[in-house]
Amino acid sequence: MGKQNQTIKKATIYDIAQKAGTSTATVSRVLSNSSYPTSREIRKKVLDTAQKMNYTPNLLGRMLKKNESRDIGVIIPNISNPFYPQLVLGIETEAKKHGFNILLCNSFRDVSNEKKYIESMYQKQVKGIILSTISEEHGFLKKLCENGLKIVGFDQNIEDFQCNKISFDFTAGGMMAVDYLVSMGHKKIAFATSPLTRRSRREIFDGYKLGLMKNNIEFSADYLYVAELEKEVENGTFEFENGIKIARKCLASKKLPTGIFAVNDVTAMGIMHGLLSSGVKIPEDISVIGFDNIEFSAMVNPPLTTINQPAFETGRLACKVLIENLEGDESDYVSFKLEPSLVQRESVRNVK
Amino acid sequence: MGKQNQTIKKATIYDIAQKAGTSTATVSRVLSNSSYPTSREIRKKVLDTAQKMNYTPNLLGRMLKKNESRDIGVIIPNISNPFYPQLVLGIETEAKKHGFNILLCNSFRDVSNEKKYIESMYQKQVKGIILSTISEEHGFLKKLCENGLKIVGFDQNIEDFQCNKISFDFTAGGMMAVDYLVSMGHKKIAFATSPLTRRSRREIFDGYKLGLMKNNIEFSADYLYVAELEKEVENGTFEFENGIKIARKCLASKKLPTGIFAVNDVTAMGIMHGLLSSGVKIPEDISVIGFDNIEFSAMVNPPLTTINQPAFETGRLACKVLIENLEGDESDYVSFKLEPSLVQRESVRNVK
DNA sequence: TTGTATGCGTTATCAT
DNA sequence: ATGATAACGCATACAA
Repeated sequence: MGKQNQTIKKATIYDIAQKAGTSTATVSRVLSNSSYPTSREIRKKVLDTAQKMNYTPNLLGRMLKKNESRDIGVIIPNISNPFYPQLVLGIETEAKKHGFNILLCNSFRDVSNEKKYIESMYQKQVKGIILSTISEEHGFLKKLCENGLKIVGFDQNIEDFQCNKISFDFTAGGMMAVDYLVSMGHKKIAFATSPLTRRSRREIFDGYKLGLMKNNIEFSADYLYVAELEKEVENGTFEFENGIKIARKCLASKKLPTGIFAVNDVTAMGIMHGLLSSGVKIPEDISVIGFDNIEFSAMVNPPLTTINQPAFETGRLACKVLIENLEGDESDYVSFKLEPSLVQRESVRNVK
Repeated sequence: MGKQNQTIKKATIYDIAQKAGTSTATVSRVLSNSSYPTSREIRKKVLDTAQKMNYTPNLLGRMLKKNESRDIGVIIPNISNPFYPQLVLGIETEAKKHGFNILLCNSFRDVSNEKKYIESMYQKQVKGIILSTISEEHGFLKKLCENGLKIVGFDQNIEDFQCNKISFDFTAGGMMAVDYLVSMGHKKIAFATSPLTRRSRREIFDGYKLGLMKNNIEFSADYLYVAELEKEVENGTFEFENGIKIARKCLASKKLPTGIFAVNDVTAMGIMHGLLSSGVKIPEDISVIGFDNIEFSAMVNPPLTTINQPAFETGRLACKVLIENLEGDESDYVSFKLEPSLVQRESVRNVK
């Protein structure tokens, strides 16, 4: 049942013009739904032969000629981190509404991947890119923007130059978690995190300290659990394992906290797992609060109380901003900061 | 801090030829790393001015001219179902190895979305598409294949016409789950599922019945739990809610099973949640086994025993097959069937 | 080794 | 209302 891998010649407007006994100009006009007037009969004739010849337009030709693109690039760190699919969904929803398609790439937090993808998108003539950049140095990106590329950044900030940004108030989220724990009567509140190598983690940590301060609780290094590890790997298992290690470290320490605030939900799940398998009850013995509000945090046992970071909304907004920037005649750079919110479930106990 | 939204003219090989005092042919030769010989000096001159002018090639021109594409299309039902990101990762890994990029789209199991995306990819001149099709009618797709498009299907089968396929033995997986439960001493084994509207679910159900038969256990409708619902929604919460409903239904019934086999992991999580919150202990009182082995099934409490469906490997293989089909001079259609495997964790108890 | 000229598939300008 | 033709940016056959 083989099939020759021959290159098959697709029908072009030229071929159709021939068969239909007209010109490429006319064919183009009817097939591209031009507003240009065409007679009923010839229109029908063209449409019919196009159908008969299985014609599909070659977008490359069109794009080359018109110098327009309905694609927008999206670069995320890793699709397998459940936060990002939600974000992508938000982007896609908004994009589709305006007739745009998205080109999605995973940088895996690798600078050279990121650069390669940006370059490739630019060469494919995308006019705009939504990205979570990992680079520190943005000379390259800046140059593209000077050449007309529109971008909107999220997650990490781009500080080298002016551009659109959607950010999230991680610090406020950190404070919010502490505030809530305190409102539930907790005073011995630990912070559990992977190494503070990312801005977002550092900002959450800042929020933690600020929250403590605000509530007149002294920060103690005894309650700072940072997972130590060989090499950070870009998947969920990694954070989960960190959580398990942290739970062990916690249980081995002299000073047990009553509440643990984890830098993200997956770490929180690891902590819960570690604690539970040592016979510690959650939230009866120790309370746990997470960060992010990924879909699965509602599905664990007990359901995880956490701080919501609006992934879908971030994506939707980022895309909205980009498209406005793309289609607007002129525009200023725009910067939004999204706010956290508390999602109460069952992993935090009222100890008052 | 506004910036005019002017259309900026990018440098082309023509511009460079002018500045460098040479021809577009020469410029093209050096800039596209052609094997064609060029003198040292002029080469350097061209490279320098290209650099100076911020030149980036327009891939549209190149693709149009060469009629080649390094893109492959990928259509999945929904990126927010954790199975698919893993699959995409597998595709991407293999694609990158061969210098291909992927164009990813979510069909949301909507026939018209699917068709639109296929069409759009085809018009962008992709030579190959990897897809999980939802359509029943593939005349459209078949026509494209006759016009040279290469495809490889996964998930659901395409039966209308010959093409490459990567399938998974859902039935064997279903049997495997039952076999395992039986080997752990279970005889009252329930099957929990969303409505059997998908081939994969039906095949797993077949496996369940076959497994029962093989072990001389009579099938009983009392142990068939199918969630009834208004409208199926494409997200995890939906399956989770189903699981909760099923748990309720189970507890309300006269004949309690000792083990429940769920059609997927998220449903299993819902079941566990429903059971646990009614005070039923897992696996002490009732055992639960899932299907899929998504990453999160290791993170719930108790960790879920499940049947592994190799998402990453499916993607990797699908991409490998496609690229071989694309680059091979001629080739037969290829069809692989991947096998399930058991992942033992802690949600099944030995009742012997 | 270099340059000229043509064509990829499309749209748009300008006559008619 | 229709058609001939140029142009988009690039690669290449061919001539030099």
